[in-house]
Amino acid sequence: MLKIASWNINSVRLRLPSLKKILEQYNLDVICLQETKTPDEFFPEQDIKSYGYEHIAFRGEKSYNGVTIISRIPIVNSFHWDMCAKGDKRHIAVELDNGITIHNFYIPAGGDIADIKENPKFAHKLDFVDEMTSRFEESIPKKTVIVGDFNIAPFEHDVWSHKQLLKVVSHTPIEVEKLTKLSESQSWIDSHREFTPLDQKLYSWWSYRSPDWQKSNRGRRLDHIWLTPDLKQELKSADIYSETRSIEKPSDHATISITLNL
DNA sequence: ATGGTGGGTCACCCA
Repeated sequence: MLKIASWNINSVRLRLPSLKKILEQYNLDVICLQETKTPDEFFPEQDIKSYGYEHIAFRGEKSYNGVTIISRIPIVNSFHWDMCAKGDKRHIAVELDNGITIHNFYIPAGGDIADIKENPKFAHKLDFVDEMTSRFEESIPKKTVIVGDFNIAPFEHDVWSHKQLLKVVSHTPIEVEKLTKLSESQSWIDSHREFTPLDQKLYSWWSYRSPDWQKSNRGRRLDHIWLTPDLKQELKSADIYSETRSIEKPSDHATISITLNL
């Protein structure tokens, strides 16, 4: 079995002890992190290796963004895409020695205003998703898993109130349209929705700004793990560890995972 | 309609 997780850690240095606990508690083979917020020269590579995860690919920068793939299974190749040619660190990918390729994305949040003319961050977000679509059309993925903080909650029950979030960046029709186009372009399998019907709520993120996130439960499903169809038969489970949102000094994102029968 | 909190860095950026 291969267990792959994704977590927007919001500073890998601040939450290194939590990372160690999560790797152990959920017996993860691979974890993909977003928002590591750490330049490569300060990345805690040796600490993570000492946890038993000796194979690590990372790309970071000061203050913002940053992605890594941490594995106890050998990585035979790693590479990255310079999305939107901005030089920011929002993508990294690895090929494991079992033949699986994993892409880790941190899609731009997109700012507050859902208008590409008024808000360059929103335009960047839409362009980023379009570029994901075109890049996977150029080199058709096989035995591939794409994960990350997509910053888009595509379905009605991926947010606490579909009506109230229709104009809120993360759930606007144009974003959902772009993500749907990406999804359909390679018939990507939405792992978590394979096990939870579309009429049931599913969240992976709760704002820091709520005094009691569990009580108000105004969540959104921003984090995703998708598979190429050739892996669908191997998908055995998909989980959202909402309890990771309750740890001391939590990220605003929960850790999510899948298990593949490999 | 508004502001609420948190991380990184050092007066604000970003989420």
